[in-house]
Amino acid sequence: MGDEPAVCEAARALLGAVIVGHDGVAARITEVEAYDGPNDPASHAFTRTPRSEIMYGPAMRLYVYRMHGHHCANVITSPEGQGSAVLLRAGEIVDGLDVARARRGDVPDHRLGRGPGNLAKALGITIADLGTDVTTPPGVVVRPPTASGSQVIAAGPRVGVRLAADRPWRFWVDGDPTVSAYRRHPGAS
DNA sequence: GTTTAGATCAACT
DNA sequence: GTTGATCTAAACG
Repeated sequence: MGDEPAVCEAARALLGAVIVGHDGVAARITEVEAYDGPNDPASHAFTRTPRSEIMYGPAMRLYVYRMHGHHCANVITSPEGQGSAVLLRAGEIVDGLDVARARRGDVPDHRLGRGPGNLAKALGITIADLGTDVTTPPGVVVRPPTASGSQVIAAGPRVGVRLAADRPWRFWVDGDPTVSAYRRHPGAS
């Protein structure tokens, strides 16, 4: 190794962490994707806009964006000025199951937090959480992995991106039922 | 289990 | 006007 951006390490470090959302809902993170700011054509931070400006701020804050009518949650992982972030793609709901189900509807457990939009919805994360510091309450909090190390981490191409679709910067807990199936962007070459 | 198509909203050029 | 880090349902194997 050696030519892998630091954001990939940060992404792997987030696997197995527990994110605490609103109203007692918590999820163990099982799938993430790394976005390396200005060095990554697929990143929103590749072109600096008012929207992505938050990613150039301090680390361990939330970057929430809305697209296609859904919310997606990211954690800034790089120091100020770098613009790197990790997208939370999927998680296993470990607390507040009833609340999560009320928000997502009557679906199987493994589907409650499968996919970025679904995970954010289950946790109750919205634009209002943009910029939240996840290391301190109140609001959304991310708790580092407890005593893991036994989980097998797999890597592969990212889902749904058109540019740089071949970069293996998607990481997930191997064998976990909450991880979504790979899906290529319709227009990716 | 997989693949395909369509919906749908905000932000960017 | 076009794009996009999506989702769901329907069709298929």
